[in-house]
Amino acid sequence: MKIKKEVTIYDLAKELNYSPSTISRALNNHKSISKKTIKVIKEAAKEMGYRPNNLAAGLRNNRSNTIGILISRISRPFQASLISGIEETARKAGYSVLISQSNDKYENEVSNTNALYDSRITGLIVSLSMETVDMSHFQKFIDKGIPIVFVDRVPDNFNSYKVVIDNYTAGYSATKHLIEQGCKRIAHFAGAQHRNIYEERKKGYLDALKEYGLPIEKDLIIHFKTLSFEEGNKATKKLLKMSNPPDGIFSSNDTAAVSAIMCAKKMGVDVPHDLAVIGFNDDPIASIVQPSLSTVSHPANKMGAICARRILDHSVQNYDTDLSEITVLGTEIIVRDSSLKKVSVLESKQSR
Amino acid sequence: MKIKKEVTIYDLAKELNYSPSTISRALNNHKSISKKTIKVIKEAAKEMGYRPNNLAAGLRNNRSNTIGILISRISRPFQASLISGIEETARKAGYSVLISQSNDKYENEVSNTNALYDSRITGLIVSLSMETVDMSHFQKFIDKGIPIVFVDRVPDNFNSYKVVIDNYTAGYSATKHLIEQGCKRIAHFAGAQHRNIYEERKKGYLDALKEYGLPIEKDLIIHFKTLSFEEGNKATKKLLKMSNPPDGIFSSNDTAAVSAIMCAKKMGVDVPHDLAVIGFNDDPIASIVQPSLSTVSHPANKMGAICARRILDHSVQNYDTDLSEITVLGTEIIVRDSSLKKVSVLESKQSR
DNA sequence: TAAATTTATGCAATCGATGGCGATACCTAT
DNA sequence: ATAGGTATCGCCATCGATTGCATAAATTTA
Repeated sequence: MKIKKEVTIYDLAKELNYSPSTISRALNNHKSISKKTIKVIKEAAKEMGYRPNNLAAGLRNNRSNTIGILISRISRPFQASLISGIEETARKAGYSVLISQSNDKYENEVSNTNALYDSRITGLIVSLSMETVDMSHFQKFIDKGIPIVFVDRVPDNFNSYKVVIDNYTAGYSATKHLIEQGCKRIAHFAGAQHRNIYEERKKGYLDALKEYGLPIEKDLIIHFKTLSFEEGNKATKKLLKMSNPPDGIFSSNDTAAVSAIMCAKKMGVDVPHDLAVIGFNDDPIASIVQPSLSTVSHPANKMGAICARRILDHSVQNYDTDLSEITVLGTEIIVRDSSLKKVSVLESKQSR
Repeated sequence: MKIKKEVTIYDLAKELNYSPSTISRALNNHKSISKKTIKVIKEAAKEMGYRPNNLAAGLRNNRSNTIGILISRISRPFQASLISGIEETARKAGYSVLISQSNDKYENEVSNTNALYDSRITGLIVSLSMETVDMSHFQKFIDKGIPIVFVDRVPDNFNSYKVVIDNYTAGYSATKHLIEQGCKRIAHFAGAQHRNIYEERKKGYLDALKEYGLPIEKDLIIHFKTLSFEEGNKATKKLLKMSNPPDGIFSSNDTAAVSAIMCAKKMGVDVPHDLAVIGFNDDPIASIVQPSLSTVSHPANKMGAICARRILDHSVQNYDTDLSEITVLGTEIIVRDSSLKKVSVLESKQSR
């Protein structure tokens, strides 16, 4: 097969009798090139099918107009939305997006970090793997002034940009909601406690219990490894078989919450009356399961957009590695059927 | 903030008193460099924190070891799994992955195509946008010998690599399954007919009806624009209000199928006894909805892996643009509750 | 021991785009 | 008409890695 030669600015230069510099400047709308010349050059470029070589420009400028993403799993709804938000924002600004997934393994995170570094990305957006504790693989970015934005699963021992939701308040509100619905013994599906998000959700849960004078029972706090459907099933079964089972569950994600609902139904436990359930994330499954799952909604797409903005707006001049710039987003409790023990205020008023 | 200087092969060369050529060759395990030298150089490289500059290498070699992905929406479960499969395979081979989404708009597809081209990707994996008809924006890749793999939503007027499932057989089998369950009037939720996947699913549906001597009723074939939840709701409502409503629905995706189930339940129509439903894709919601949704499962992750392999194994020498190399994957009918009118063979035997 | 190989390494050009600095032509004001 | 501006544009070095060709050293063969 015959391969067409690439059209470069040199070809354009020869064709139009200009120097390559002028071609380059014209294509970049440099002010020292006359409008007429710019027009001529751009038209010829289009005509001849010229396409810039980002590798060459990137090498010369030492930047690639590329944002790197490092997440655990693309196929999780939250992370997919996050990527989507990043991609849209980046694309609009003329940036490309490199993705990589760690599958929640530290080892993959390290090697992907290196691969992204080698591609000379403009900035890096990271949601930490479940395993990550040591953060030294990120140091090289800092040393080079390449901004890192940690999102959702962020470290607390590393200064950088961070974009998170208020997990504490979300956990507190979710628990409070269950309490207000009349729950007295609320269980919690907790995630790995070295990851901020799970730790804070749990803290919110604990504080809500305290606030309302409910006892904290160790047996009702289940520590999950992955918050999977299977784990949720097992935990729910165990909880419901207790002599004194809980009347509410606050789960750190929707997958486990949905499994709890389905497990309870199978065991003949009525949701929400015998067991109210609230999840976290507002995944698509939340509104499909019956009874529909109350949950905490994450502005995932928006978080992605903010992360990308952070990179795009980053200026090396003001980069201060001694502090973290944290963006905290609010969440929203989505009340559906799985937690509605009482008729709503509105309905109760009407029924008088 | 102070920015650390990059370590290059020139720095290594100076430090070790070798020429940059030797450094380069040593790092790439070139055979003409002695093992001893390679070891020394590699150790020094690690020591000094050397990291290759992919931009420079890419410019020189005119290839970037990067695979470009162009899909419609990352946040659709099927596409997310597809990306995941691509990423895993590419990463293992030392390739990076650039993503972009068209949001099903032709215009975005064209501009993203250009952006990916400018990044000098090694190959391109595409699932066409809903709108795409004209294919000329892909020509420049062909001209340069850059392989394109179309996946799932593929063109039929453009020669290239293609990776698809057997949509016709899947549509046929899904319909046949409903017929075997005793359905006599089966409706079909069809997608945009200029996209192969929807066209073929419909063909399979039609042929199954013919095969079993069932009449084809135009009123029972609904052409959707996006196969969204809302569209599904509207269509189902309309169908069930007919004087002679259908007793089965074969939907071209799960979202619309789930909406049909939920709508039917709301209208007091029993699923599956009054209305059997089967979807397509096996999204997570399929196993959550009640009754659980029978569907056609797609090997999304595997498809992604195959696409990536196609790019990695591509050899310019044998690239024949006059023919298409098509990989067709099988699908599987997942029978759940939404289509099970009859007790299964196994159960009926046991009940004797 | 001289010649022929083999092994190990260096020289220098190259990939395409960019931008500092300098050069030229054209204008305006005095 | 001359000095000082300004608008346009070209020369050339540069970014970091790669590789064909040449060369030098070590080893084998005749």
